[in-house]
Amino acid sequence: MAEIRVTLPDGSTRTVEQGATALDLARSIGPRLARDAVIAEINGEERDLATELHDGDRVAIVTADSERGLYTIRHSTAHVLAQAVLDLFPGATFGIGPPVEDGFYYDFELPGGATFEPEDLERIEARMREIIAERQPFVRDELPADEARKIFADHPYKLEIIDDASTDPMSGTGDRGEVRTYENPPAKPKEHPPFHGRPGFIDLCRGPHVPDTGTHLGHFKLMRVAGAYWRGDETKPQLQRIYGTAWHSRAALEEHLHRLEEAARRDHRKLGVELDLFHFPPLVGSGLPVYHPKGGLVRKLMEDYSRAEHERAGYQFVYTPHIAKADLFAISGHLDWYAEGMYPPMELDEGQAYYPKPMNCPMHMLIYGARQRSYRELPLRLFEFGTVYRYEKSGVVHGLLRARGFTQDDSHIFCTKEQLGDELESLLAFVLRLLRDYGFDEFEAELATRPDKFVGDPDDWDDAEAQLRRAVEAAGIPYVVAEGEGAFYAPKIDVHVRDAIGRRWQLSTLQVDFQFADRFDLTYVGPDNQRHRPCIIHRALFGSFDRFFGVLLEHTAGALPAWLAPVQAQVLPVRSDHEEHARRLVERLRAEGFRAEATDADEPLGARIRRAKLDKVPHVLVVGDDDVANDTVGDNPRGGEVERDLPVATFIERLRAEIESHAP
RNA sequence: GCCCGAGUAGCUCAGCUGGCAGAGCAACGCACUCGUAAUGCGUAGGUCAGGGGUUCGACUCCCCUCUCGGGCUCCA
Repeated sequence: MAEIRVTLPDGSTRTVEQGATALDLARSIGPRLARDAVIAEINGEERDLATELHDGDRVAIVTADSERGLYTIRHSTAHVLAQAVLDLFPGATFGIGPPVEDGFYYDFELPGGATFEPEDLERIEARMREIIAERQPFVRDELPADEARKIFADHPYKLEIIDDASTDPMSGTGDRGEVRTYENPPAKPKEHPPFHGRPGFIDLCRGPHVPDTGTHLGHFKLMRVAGAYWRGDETKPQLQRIYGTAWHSRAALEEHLHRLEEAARRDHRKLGVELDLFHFPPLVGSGLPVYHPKGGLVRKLMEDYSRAEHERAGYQFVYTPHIAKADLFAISGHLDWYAEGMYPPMELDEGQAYYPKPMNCPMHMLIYGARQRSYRELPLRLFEFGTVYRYEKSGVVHGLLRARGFTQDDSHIFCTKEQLGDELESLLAFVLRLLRDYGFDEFEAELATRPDKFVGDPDDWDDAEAQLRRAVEAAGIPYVVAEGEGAFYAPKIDVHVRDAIGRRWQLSTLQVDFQFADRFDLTYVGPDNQRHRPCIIHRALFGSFDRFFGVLLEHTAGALPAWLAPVQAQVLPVRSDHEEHARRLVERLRAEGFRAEATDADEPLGARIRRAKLDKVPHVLVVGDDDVANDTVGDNPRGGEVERDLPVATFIERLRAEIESHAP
């Protein structure tokens, strides 16, 4: 029998029999690889394992635990979900079902506009397990579009995809007039096949897929149902989306579920209540937080630190009102571009409309424009803790992370075109340094470019985008380009951080603006004695203080570092007769500038320690007979070992170092 | 705004098909005086989110509103 030669990823070559498939190749390399194989990458293209190899092919076997392997497993599981739903809900039809981070979803429409009940998920899951047990093969095919239209005649969303295959990335096909399908022939024909001329389940799909439903699938869980607009368009019908998670092994699935529990434990809304930091009174309104004394203290510490750092970095502090006339937002363009996000105006002074401000920029423009500026003043950096109000749609409000009223650490930097590059570079360095001070050290930037809806000159946009790109490259952090994601007036860099459990949060934003200077007719007089337009950089370092506080709580699971902890040391007397000593120790610690509290000995020591631990106090200090005699404490540090007989002076030294270093 | 779900004491949650509102923790009081994550006893605490309806009777069933959660859309 003839043989062919293929090249493996390490550059070596291997000989297999003519007609061998990718799976045959994996088998010939080793049984373990064959077992773990999900799909193959052949000449750079992902294909099913059943694909026949040709002489000279470059072949890489994609295994289950790889990113692409998991992607395929999730994608195949989505098909199984769709089959199960079509089996259990006669007359149901379906939209699209791609893999997503950690899992997959599929969109359905039930007959008569019915919706899934949460209990349906169990039935669907059970049916999916039956399908998996049947080991139905995934059979790839390419059909003329006309034939596909007949098969999918009862599935209008699929017909729409056939007519315009390119809009569903999962269903694409290279050849015009042809569509690719994957079919799962059932063990025995279904009683009420949902497709014309096919015994079982078939779907439009680009593939590739696992070889059959019994291979690599099964470690999944359906998570929730949700409404989702067809093609993500608010004006289109709303479908019923089922989300699931899927993994290559039981252990990986369990680990994922455990991570979700861990995330729930860190929920800042839960911690806000438990640690008595803030809440959202319904009487105030959705998305409008009030800060309790402890939460207020943390915020004040963050603000104080931020003020000090901005002062050092050459910012000037300004204050502006919370409401302004419609005319201001007409000039800034907000009423044209952002009206949806603004609270409605109040009518004052015989019909004059005043809006709560959704952003601080227009006010800062007025400060710049208050008098003639010289190039000698630039860069001029205006800074404000500016509280803004945005009318977020009711369904999007989410604790402190998406509020309707929040305070930005906002600033606007006015500079010359020549200064722009340097300013952006130092600004980004400043931003990263402050974020590091809060314990974030993994960053990713997103460069968002010109959107469809934009104002200004495209050349200016290109220029600004180039400058931003230079700055982010100089900062040496990884970045991706988000095409068309910029604000209407400016391209921007958003800085994302990874938190302690690997979640990604968007914090800082830097925007280069060539519009406001025109709109507000802002100028400076250059060395040439001519008037010029300044460049404007908008930037919010934390984005919003409220949001940053929420992210910090999730990052630290509420265990704020000592420099931010509302109480740094809780002093517990062993017996009542040590209470006086405990109070004196607290006075002494306070005199040293620390935040310390004492707890009376009216409960057993263990109970009081537990309480202090639940409050996530960095240092629980126990004082008893020995400590009174020797001027020592027993230190029970958060996340560390108890240390007895520690001289108070040593403790003070250590705590000071811990605070000054911003130790986590 | 839309889809699904939820709202019972400060917190976490019970309360079956309609028939007098419950627990643990927290709070308060008393006792206990203890060396590293829950001492005991007692007291108080509720317009069952709000409003309307059905019913002899509603925490329970129906409608509206508010708030929250998960998604969609949006997110300057």
